[in-house]
Amino acid sequence: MNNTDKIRVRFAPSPTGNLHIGGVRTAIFNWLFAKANNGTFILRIEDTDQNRYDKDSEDSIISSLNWLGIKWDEGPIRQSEKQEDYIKVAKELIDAGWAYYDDTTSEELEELRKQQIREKRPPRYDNRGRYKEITHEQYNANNSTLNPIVIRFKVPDSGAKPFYDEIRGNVSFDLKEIDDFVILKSDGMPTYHLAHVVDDHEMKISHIIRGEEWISSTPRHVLIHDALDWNLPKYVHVPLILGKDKSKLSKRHGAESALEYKEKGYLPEALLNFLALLGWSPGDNKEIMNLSEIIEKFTIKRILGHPAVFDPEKLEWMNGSYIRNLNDEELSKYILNEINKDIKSGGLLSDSVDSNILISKISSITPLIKERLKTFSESSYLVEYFFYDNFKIEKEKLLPKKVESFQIIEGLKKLIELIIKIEEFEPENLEVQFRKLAEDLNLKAGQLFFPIRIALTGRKESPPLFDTMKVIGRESSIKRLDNAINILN
RNA sequence: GCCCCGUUGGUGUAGUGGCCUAACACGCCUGCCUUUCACGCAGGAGAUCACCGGUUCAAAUCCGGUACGGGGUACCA
Repeated sequence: MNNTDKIRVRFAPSPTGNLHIGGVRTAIFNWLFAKANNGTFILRIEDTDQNRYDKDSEDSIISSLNWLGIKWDEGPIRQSEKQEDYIKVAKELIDAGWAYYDDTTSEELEELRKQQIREKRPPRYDNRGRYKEITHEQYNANNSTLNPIVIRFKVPDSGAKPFYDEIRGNVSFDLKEIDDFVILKSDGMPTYHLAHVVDDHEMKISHIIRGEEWISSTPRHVLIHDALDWNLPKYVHVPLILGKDKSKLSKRHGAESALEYKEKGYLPEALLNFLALLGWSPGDNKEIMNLSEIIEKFTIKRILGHPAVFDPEKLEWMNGSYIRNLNDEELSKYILNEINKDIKSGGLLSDSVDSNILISKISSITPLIKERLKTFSESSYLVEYFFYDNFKIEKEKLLPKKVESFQIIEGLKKLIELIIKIEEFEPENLEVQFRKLAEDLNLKAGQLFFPIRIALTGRKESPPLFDTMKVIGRESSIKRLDNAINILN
């Protein structure tokens, strides 16, 4: 009875907060499925809750998707703009005997719930509104904040409502477990249950790919479809993403919104690749995949039915791997961007460096820090010492074990002479000469190299010594060595 | 409480009845490389496939129960 075989899917977040990692993963699955099947991906904003609505979060959703390169073919469609559609369907349902008006107050509901809990019965609406027989006219005349009236769906008292989930197979719920649920709130807005069913039907959605938290309300959705005599879409309930302690992913587990990962210096390709592998796998051993590979391999059948724990360390590793695959020009731009961000916020390098010098320096530093970078937020730290000639160094740091201070001083002095004299200021050349010098001074290479590294960088770890020296330059290298001699004296 | 879904090393996954003496990746450890760090390379530790029972000549794989985890139980999505 399907009117079309065309694949149409949607991502339908509600604008009530940041788009978190779990939501992003759901968006990715929808989008990949559409891409893999030449289908249509639709963005729909489910903003029917006026109380929780937050304009900023809609922007956050959109910029998150943009950042990740997830483009929608239709939308964004906002449910708040189509209120009449839902009201119309809700009234149809009333006329057909599938729904009714109910003016039970929240106080009454609360009282009912308390009583049920007291009697150790499952808390559930008792369907009392069915017998009130409120008419359209009475509703129109009386519904107000003082006398709120909702529309509820009339759920059959017995029987079962099985449905087929593409990941889990047949799932069945007893209808006696389900009470008459609200489909139109007293403010005239639909609940999720009604709104999404109407929209998915209007938009001819073929597959509903959504989080597992929806699985237990699916029978209601099937019920509405049946009452309206609409075709059922295919249901695909994807597992949730959990934090390290197996609880629902939250702020406690590190960054949780997609945009925070952008801020922290992750590459969107890496995040996407990583998230695609949470709850899905292509079945081969390949993990680092470009977009077209992922699309090519993506099938719903290979989505798992159990939740995955989010592992930030593995994401970091994957990001580093993507960074190493960038070419130097691209990487340079990312690093520069990060540095500029830091300068603006008054962080590292805020002593203002001429922007032309900054650009050329960063591009020569880039190859040196490339395989030391896991996220761009580390850029400033890794790059910092290339820009300053004077930094505080503790005397002890300059002295390796079993070497006397005067030996180092002598070594550094000779080094300076050597640097002044040397014709080609190139890493290979420098290394050969330095090794010879160490020998002449009766020092092991390491004994001499160690203080040089400290003198040049202020740190005990850095990129290869002579490459670093080359980027620092002849003049600055001399200054720094000189500085170290002064500290030792 | 009740309902639904799930359960392979610490984590993500592979495995769909014999090839499993359980594979790959992250993480961890050791060594090599680099006289530093990282990258890379070579190794290693780590899983009685949640448990119990059944089906079968044969089970991580099929069935049932138990335990544990997750989700739901709103005029939220």
